[in-house]
Amino acid sequence: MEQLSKSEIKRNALIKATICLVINNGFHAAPMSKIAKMANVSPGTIYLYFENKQDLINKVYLEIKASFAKHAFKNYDPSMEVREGFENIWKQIADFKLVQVEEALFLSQCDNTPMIDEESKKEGIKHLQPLIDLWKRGQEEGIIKECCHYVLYAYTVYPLAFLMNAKQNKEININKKYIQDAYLLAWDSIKQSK
Amino acid sequence: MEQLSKSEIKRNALIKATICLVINNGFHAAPMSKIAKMANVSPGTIYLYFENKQDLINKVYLEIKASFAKHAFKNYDPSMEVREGFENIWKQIADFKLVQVEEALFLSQCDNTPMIDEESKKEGIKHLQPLIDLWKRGQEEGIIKECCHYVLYAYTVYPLAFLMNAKQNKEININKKYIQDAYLLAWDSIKQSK
DNA sequence: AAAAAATGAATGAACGTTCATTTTTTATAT
DNA sequence: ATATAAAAAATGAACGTTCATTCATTTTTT
Repeated sequence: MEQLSKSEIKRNALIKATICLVINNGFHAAPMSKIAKMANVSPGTIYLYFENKQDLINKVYLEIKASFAKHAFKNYDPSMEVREGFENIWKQIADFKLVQVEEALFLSQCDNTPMIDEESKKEGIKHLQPLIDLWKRGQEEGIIKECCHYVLYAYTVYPLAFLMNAKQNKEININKKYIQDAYLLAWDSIKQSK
Repeated sequence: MEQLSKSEIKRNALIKATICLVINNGFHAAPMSKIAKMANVSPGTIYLYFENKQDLINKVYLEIKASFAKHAFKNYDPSMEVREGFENIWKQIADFKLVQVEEALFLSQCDNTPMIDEESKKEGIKHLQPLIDLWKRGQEEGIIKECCHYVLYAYTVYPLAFLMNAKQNKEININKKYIQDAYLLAWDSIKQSK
């Protein structure tokens, strides 16, 4: 077990509380006072760790993005074949969204609203570079369709956000077979057809 | 040109202002006072047309959803063949998102945050029934993959939201060929492979 | 002249943020 | 070990602002 200092514990509690309130109530209904209460901290304490509310939200976003990327590329190695590498990364992303439910919902809220600074958003995208590089390699090898990485992302990774939302609302139930089927759809959409 | 009564004009101006402020600043930074100012109306007047802020947001959402569905199915006829019908609907949806940019961004914000009542969200989904029926028919004919309509939506319609967001941020440029390519990806992902 | 629509100043609640004070931790001396 | 002092961390009441909403009054329509 990692040793966390007292201030690290508090900072983490603040981040956790922010995520929880934002995904359940929305940014507009996640006041600093409630965040403090949920983290068992005084409102003033937040300002020892973050400059202001915007800074808090930006930092939460960037730290989740980093943890997301770490998870996504955990087992990936650029020496892998394109198809294998893509399956590996895609399934790790799906796993992140299944296990780190709240963090994933927070990211999808950030990516679809103006609640994060443009600058932080740009920063967050950089983490996905290995996936973009993989796609480029796949295109050079004639394995992946010749479209920009925005399209490739839109049809492979982005759909997961919709499915996780539906899962959260108990509209669907996601198991291993479900993930496998979804993966095949993702691959079918971007693989170069003969 | 349709004849609009004075109160219809005012109501429309309020809706337009709400959309504009929410997509640019977010719900949390779209106060009633600003909405009123942008619509050239007094703050008190909003309450002649809407019960409160939540009701305003819900109604804007539902009315955009209705207009979205109308556009989506404008040229669709259930007697069409499955592939033809799908292409027709998908391209109309893409067109809506390209032309009614602000409305589409508003919807994507609503669908990824808790800013809309669950009840209104449920109501909004009903509009897509013809597309779900088409998919079911396609599955019976063995043309479309056997997965639930959430997956089919996630891999065909939902990706458009990501692309339109990227377009809005000037990260990509969308033209006719781009739409055609994106359509082919959508179709490739859900069509039953032999 | 009566009715309906619209106004905008007023209201009270809630918000983000600050800062004088208190509590806890760390460093030093006994 | 224990006591003491300095430093750091945390507190929460208070502040000024902004917000959604109301309603007595005015303007417009019938």
